[in-house]
Amino acid sequence: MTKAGKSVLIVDDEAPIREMIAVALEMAGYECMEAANAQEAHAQIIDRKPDLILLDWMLPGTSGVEFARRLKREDRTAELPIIMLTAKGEEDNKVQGLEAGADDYITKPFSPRELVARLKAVLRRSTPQGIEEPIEVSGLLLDPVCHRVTSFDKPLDIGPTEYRLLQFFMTHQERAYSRAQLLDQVWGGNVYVEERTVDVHIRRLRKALGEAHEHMIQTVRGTGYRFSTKVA
Amino acid sequence: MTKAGKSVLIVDDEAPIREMIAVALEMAGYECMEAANAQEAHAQIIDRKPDLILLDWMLPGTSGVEFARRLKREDRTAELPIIMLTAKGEEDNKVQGLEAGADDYITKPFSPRELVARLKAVLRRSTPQGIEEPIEVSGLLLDPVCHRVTSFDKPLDIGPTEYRLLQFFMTHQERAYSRAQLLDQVWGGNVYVEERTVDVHIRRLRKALGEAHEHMIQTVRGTGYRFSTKVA
DNA sequence: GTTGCTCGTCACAAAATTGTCACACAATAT
DNA sequence: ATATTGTGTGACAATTTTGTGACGAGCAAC
Repeated sequence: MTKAGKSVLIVDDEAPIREMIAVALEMAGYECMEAANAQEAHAQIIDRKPDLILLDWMLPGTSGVEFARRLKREDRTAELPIIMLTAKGEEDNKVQGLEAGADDYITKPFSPRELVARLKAVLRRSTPQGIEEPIEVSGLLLDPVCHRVTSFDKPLDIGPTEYRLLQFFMTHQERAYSRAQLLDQVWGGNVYVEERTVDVHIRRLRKALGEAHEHMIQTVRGTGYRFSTKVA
Repeated sequence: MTKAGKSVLIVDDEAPIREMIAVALEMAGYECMEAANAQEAHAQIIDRKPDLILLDWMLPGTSGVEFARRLKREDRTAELPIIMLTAKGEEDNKVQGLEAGADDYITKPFSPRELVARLKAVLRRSTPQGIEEPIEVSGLLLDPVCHRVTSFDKPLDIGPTEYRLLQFFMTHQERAYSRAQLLDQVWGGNVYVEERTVDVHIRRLRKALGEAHEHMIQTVRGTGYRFSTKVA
C-alpha cells in the first residue's frame, strides 16, 4: 500500500476554479484530478479511484446532488466521501445536499485553509480501510474489485445487501454479532429497519451460499450470528 | 424474561410531548423520567443517573445545545449519551448540535419506532462491552467474542442460560454461591423463578461439560454450588 | 406505462430453550 | 434403622427464538 498522500477528485465546470482548488490542495500534500462534469467524473472515479470527491452543486447535465445520490447508491462508490461545493445564496440546499449523501458542505467562497481542514476531517471520519483485497475461504471467494462472490468459481447471485453482509462477515470471522450490530455495520447506523430483517437476509445469503458454505453462517441463539470456518 | 431496561431522561418544555415520548419508550421497555428545562434536567441527572438523555433543541432559559455542551464538559456527565430533538426547519442546526456533543439527532415529528431504533443504536455504541478476554481452564475455553464454549476444541451445545451460568462461574471460581445469589447474578435480580431451577440448569451444564469437566461444578450441600479447578 | 429486481415486513412453521414438577437418590439427624 | 432434609434427574408444556415463504413498495431500465 502506498501512503503517498490522499487523492482528491475535483468536479466543477469552471476550469479556473478547479485549478485554484487543485493548487491549494497540492500545496497541502494531496494529489488532485479534475473533471468538468458528471460523466468525466465517473470515468475518473472508476479508473483512478480517488479517496474523496469535491463536488460542485451546479453542473451542466447531471447536477451535483443527482450525481452524489447516484454514487451513494452504487455499492462500488457508496463509501466514497463527498464534499459539496456551493455558491453563496444556495445555502438553502444544504439539507438536500447532505441528504443526497454528501459528507460535508462548503460554501463558496472559502479559504484554502478551511477547505483543507474540512477535507481532513472528512477523510479522518471515512473508513480508511481500502477493501481491495479479495478474501477467500475454502472455495468461497469475495472479490471487492469485481464486486462479486464466487463459490468454487461459480458466481453467486445475491443482492447488494447480501453482498455487504457477506463482506462484513468475511472480514470479521469467528465472532458473534447481534442483529443490532449487524444493522449498524452493514446497513449503516442511521437507518431504521426491524431486527428480524437481518434474519431474512441471513436466510437469503445462506440459500445463495448453498450446502457447500451455508454452515459457515452460524446462528448464535439468543444473540445473533457468527461467520466461522470451523465446524459447528 | 425481562431485560434490565435502561432509563431515559426526557427534556422538553412541552409536557404533552414529554408524555408522548415517555409512553412510547415505556412500551419499548425503557424507564422514563422527565424534565422541563435545563435546571430540572441537571437535578434529575445527578440523583437518578439516567443512561441516556433526549434533549429538545429549544428550551426556555439555557438552550438545548448549550446544555449539551455543558454536560459534555463536565467529567461526571461527559459520557452520557445525548440525542437531540429538533423541529423540522431547524435542520440547519444539525451540525451545530452534533458538534455540541450530541450523539444523534432526530427531527420532529418522528415515529416512535424510529426513536426507539436510534435510541438503541446510541445506547449500544456507548455501552462498553463486557469482558472480551477468553477464559480458559484445563481444556475448557469460554470465548465471549465468539460467544462460544469449547471443551478440548469441541464446541459445547448449551443454551443461553447455561452459557451465562458458566461464564459467571468461570469468572468467579473457587467460591460457593447460594441459589439466590446465582439467580441474582445470572438471571438478573428482578425475575421470579424457583430456586430449584438453578439445580436443573446446573444439571444441564454438567451434562454438557461431560465427564471431562463436570466435576468442576461442585455441590456445596446446604448452601449452593461452587466452580473449582481443584480436585474435590 | 411495463418489466424485473431488491428490499423490508409480515404471518406462520419449526426448533430450541426454559421453568416446573414428580420422583429417585443421597446425606444427615433422630 | 428410620425419618428428614437436600440434591440429582428425566419428562413436559409453555414460551421464546429462529427459519421460511410470500407479498407489496420502491426503483431503475426499458
